[in-house]
Amino acid sequence: MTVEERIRSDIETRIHAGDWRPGDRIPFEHELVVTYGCSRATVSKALTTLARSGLIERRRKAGSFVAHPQVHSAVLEVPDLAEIIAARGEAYRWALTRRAADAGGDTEIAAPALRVEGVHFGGGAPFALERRMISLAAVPEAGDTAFVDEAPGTWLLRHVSWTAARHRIRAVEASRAEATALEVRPRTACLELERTTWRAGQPVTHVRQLFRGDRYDLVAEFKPGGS
Amino acid sequence: MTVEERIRSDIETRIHAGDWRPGDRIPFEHELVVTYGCSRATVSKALTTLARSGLIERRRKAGSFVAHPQVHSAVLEVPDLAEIIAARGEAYRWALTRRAADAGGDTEIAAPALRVEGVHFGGGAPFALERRMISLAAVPEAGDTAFVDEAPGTWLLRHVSWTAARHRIRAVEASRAEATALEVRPRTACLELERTTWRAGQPVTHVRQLFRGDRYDLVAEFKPGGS
DNA sequence: GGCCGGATTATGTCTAGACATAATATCAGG
DNA sequence: CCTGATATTATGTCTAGACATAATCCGGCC
Repeated sequence: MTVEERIRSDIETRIHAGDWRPGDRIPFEHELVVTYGCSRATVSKALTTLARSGLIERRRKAGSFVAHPQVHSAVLEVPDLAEIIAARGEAYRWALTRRAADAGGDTEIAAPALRVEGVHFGGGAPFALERRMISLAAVPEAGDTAFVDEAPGTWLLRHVSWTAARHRIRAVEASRAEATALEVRPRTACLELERTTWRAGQPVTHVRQLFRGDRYDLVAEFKPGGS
Repeated sequence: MTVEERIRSDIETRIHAGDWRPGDRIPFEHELVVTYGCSRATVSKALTTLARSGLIERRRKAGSFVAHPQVHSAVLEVPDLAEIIAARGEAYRWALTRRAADAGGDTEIAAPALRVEGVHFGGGAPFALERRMISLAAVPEAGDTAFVDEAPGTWLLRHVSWTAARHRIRAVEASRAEATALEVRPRTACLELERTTWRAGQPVTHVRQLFRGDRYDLVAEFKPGGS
């Protein structure tokens, strides 16, 4: 364990134990330098990391303070569907239902665009529907890809880099057609995940995935310390 | 703009422009030292920040490389409900429906626990149901609080600091009782958010919030470059 | 009393080096 | 050809200083 890690972990422990409460001032950098017998750069790096993770707040001249608890923020992991299903030990399959040129529909993807629709199966049963628009201006190679054997998400991961993404998560009721495709009753509660992905400010792809509510849930974790 | 920021921003720009593609090696630290005429510590700090934000990957002996995109990781913000509604310009109100000692139910909260149930209103209409368990061992002050005028989430934010949390998000159908409370038809699709919060390894509170699917969605953003 | 300017002080950023560590490349020997 | 020891190299961590910056305190002046 490095000196920096030791300083960080000691401070975290004290805060988590309630030893130092929100608003309290923690020791000055020069005091920690003496305590740990290290240089100020090391102490400063530890405090910078803690500050970035939101555990403390630093104020010039005043010192560093235990931060007041904040709004919940967590890292949301949305793994590739094939991975989710593999993790459950079920067989994964992608079935393409439509592939056509499209103007981009009501998404942010501008024409020329490719529309790809299909179903993700897990353990032989439908798991999620997918409707995706891919900007052919941003990803010309997509025009030469069939997307029959591989889901477009998986393919895109390998072929395109992104620089920003926005996710939107909602609960919706399956329409009649969607319910049929998912093999559930119409108006069953489903989780809808929409994601738009950009590269260099240009929208690359927009995807809407509709999950069976009974077969999928998202888990997000927050662990402090940044690390 | 500091030297570190300049280095970071230059590298980000090159990656976003597609100048350097995933898997490409970016210049060695000692080369950047020459380019920018600064010390290696400064270059290293810039690269460390970029690596933490996931934009690059560093390998000893080999150098630093543009990371392959991980599209499916995003920061999820779960703000206080009063804030969400205030942000929409609607009036917020909390209505307590139940407050009782409880054994913790099927949650991870151990007895003695306090069970608090209520409804969040936005713009005069029900917005979300909440059922919360609070560990009285972890938060004894909660036993003296009525939670009539203030939602327990808001109160807890002010009184307790949390150190870890796990969120679970699902689409569910409202039961008859839930539908009545939310003023929707039974079996309407709702977004269920469950959150368990820990402090120093001890569960502090567990909350289940049920949102009207038509009035709420979660948005998660991912922007590279961290910061 | 109230306002302004300087002294003080803690953090912010940086330098020029050092040694440690891990992964690769190279080469000798089986 | 394959294996293992050795040298090389880039990053990881750290030191002991330096100057900059911002916030505060304090004294003196109006």
